Amino acid sequence: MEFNNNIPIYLQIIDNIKQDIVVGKLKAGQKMPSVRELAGTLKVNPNTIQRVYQELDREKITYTKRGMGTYVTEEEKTISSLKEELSKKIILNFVEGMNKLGFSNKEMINTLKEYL
Amino acid sequence: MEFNNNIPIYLQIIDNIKQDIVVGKLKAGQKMPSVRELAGTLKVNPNTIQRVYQELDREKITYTKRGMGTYVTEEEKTISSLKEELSKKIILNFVEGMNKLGFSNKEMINTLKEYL
Amino acid sequence: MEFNNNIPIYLQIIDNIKQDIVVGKLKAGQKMPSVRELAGTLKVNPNTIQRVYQELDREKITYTKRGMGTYVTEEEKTISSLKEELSKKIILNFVEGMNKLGFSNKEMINTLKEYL
Amino acid sequence: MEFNNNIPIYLQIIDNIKQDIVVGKLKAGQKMPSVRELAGTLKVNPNTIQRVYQELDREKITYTKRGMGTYVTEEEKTISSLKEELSKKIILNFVEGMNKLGFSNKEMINTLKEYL
DNA sequence: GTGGTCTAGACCACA
DNA sequence: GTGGTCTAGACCACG
Repeated sequence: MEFNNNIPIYLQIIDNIKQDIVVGKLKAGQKMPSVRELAGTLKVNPNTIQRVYQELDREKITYTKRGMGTYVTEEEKTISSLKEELSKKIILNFVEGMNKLGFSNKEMINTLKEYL
Repeated sequence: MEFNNNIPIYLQIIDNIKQDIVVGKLKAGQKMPSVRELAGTLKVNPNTIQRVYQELDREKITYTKRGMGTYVTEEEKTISSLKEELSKKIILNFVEGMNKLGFSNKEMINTLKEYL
Repeated sequence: MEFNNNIPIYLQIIDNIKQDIVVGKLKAGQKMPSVRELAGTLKVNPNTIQRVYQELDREKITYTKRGMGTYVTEEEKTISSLKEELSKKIILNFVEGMNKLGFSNKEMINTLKEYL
Repeated sequence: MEFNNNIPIYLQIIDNIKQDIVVGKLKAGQKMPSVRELAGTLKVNPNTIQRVYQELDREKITYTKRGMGTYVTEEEKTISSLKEELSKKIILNFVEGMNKLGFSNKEMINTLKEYL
C-alpha cells in the first residue's frame, strides 16, 4: 500500500479499515491482525498501528481485549451508522466545495453525471 | 474569518482566495491587498500571508511586482482552468470516496439528490 | 560556511546541496541532516533550513517522510538531469552574456581558453 | 523590454546600458536620454532610472551635468576596461560554476563547444 | 527526535 | 509603502 504524504499515515490506515468494515471485507466480531503483524504488512512503525487501534477503539468501531487482540465491534448498528456517517461526510464535502465554487445544486449534479 | 484548526491557516487562506477568484469576487489583474494589510484584516502574522502569496505566485494565479504589490493574474485561461481543476478535485474525492464505500454510480447520484 | 550577502542564504544553501548531490558527495537515498542539525552546523535559523528542504522537496530532489527525516531522491534520473540542468544554465549565462558583449562564438572559446 | 522578475529592474537596465556602451551602440560622450524620457520608454518608475544613472555615475561610466543631462564618459579607457571587466565576470562565473559541478577544464570547454 | 506551522518582530531592497 | 528574508522561539503532529 502506498501512502499519500500529505495526510497522516495513521488516518489513511483508519480510513481503509473503516472502508473494509463498511463493505464487509471485515465482518462484525472478526479478529483484527495484531499490531506487530499489521505494522509488518504495511511496513509502518508499530506505534502508528497502535494509534490506529486506539482511535478505532475510541470510536467504538473496534474493541480490544487485553492479551487477546483487537476485534471489530459486534454491534451491527455501529457498522451501519458508520456507513451513513462516512458517506454523509463525503457528500457534505462535495456539496460545500461545489457551492463555494459557485455551482448551483443543478449544476453540480449535471457536472457529476458528466464526469461519470 | 475563522480557521479550521486542523488545516494550516495558510492553506485555508489560499483556498479562500482561489474561490474568490473563481467566483469573480477577485477579478483578473486586480490588485490584492498588501501583505501587511491582509495580515491585519485576517489577524494573522504577515509571514503567513507572505507564504500565501508566494504559493499563489508559484501557481501563476497571482503575480508580484517588486515594491508594487501582488496582482491577480491577467490570464483568463489560468482562471478558468483553476475552476476546472478545483471542481475536478472535489468531484474526484466524491466519486472515489463513495466508490470505496461500495456505492455504484447510480446509487451515489441518488444519494446526492436525496441530500439536496 | 560563509554566505554571500547579496543572495538569500536559503538559495545559497540549496545550491550547495544540489552541487553536493551532483558531484556525489550526497548519494541517492541518503538521509540528509535533520533541520535542526543542519541549522546548527550552518549557524542559521531552523526556519531557513526548513525552507531549503521544502524547496528541494518541491523540485523532487529530496523527499521527506513525516517524523522520519529528509532524504536524497532515489531516482538517479532526477540527479543526472539535475546536473544537466545546472550546467545548461551556467553555459547559457556564459554564451548569452558574451554574446551581448559582442563576442563571436570563436572569440568566446578563445577568451575562455586564454583564461584557463 | 521585458524584465526578469527575479533581478532588480535597475540592475537589468544598468546591465543593458553597459552592454550598449561596450558594443558601441552608445558612444563616448554621447548624451543619454533624460530620466523622464527613459522612464517613459521603458515604462518604469522615474525613481528607478534615477538610481540607474546615479549608479552609472558612481562607476564613472557616465557623468551628469546639472541641468544638462547625463552623458557617456569620454574616457575610452573606462569603456575598454568596462568590456574586460564584464567579460571577466562572466568567464569567472562560468568557470567557478562548472568547477563546482565537477567539470574539469577540458570537460567544460568540450561541453561548451558541444553546445555552440 | 523529526518535520510543519505560526507568531513576533526586525532589517533590507525596491519602486 | 511594498514584498523578501531572516532570526528567535514556540507549539504541534507524527513515527
